[in-house]
Amino acid sequence: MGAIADPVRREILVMLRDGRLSAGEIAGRFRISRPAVSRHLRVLRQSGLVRDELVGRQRLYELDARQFTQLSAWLAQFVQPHGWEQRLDALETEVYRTRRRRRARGAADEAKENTA
Amino acid sequence: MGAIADPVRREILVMLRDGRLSAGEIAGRFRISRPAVSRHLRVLRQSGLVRDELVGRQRLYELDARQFTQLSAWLAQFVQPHGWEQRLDALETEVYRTRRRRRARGAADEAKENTA
DNA sequence: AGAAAGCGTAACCATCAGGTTACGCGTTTG
DNA sequence: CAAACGCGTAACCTGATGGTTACGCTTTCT
Repeated sequence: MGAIADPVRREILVMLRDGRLSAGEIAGRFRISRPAVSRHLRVLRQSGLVRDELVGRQRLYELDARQFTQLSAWLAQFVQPHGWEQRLDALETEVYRTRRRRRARGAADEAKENTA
Repeated sequence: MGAIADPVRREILVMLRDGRLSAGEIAGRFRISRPAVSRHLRVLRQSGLVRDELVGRQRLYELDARQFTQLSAWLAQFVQPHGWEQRLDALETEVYRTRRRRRARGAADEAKENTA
């Protein structure tokens, strides 16, 4: 879980949010050496936050949402004790709005996941 | 943000989930020395995850939900890209269930907070 | 096949973070 | 007022971690 503790790693995650990137592409956006980034990538890989795939001579990285979901779930137990109800109301509103937006266009997704 | 990276710190947070505790009480539940715990507490304090108050000769600690909410918000941006809709549905169910439960008894809370 | 690109790993350093013991300060208690 | 309790901080040691350069492997390009 300490994977998200490092600022470089967090930035990598943010980059990956917009889509998959090759190791070189990622490394190129930092001032630190490529091997350094490579190791950060390994940490992210081992922590399960990121998934990698070899394509030709380059390795592409992408986020693996499952781990994030789990983290969210863990954090949730601490958000409850306080203004729980307020937040639920806000969430309800958001859910409603998004569902409307979804119906407006057409939806096609893949399934399976937990509550959080 | 690296505050939640350490297992001892995480455990402290879990303890505090059930209510405020004194430094000694917390330290007593670990095998590591009291000063060590004391420093973990300082890290939690500085990261804003925990709030402390002096009562007599002992210092009581309690969770500060605000920071958790913020963390949740940060994590949320990574949970979306994937099975967004599924999760919303699950959330909607949870919201509904909890609101019912709330109505069943009576609710009294304090206000203000964001979406998370 | 040979050169170059794209990555990861190994070896090595410097820095940091966690743990321990020693110590000091404020608050109860007798 | 003195003794004891409850905590935090300082000083010190040690293991973990991030960064760098050197090197090796696999895939593409000519």
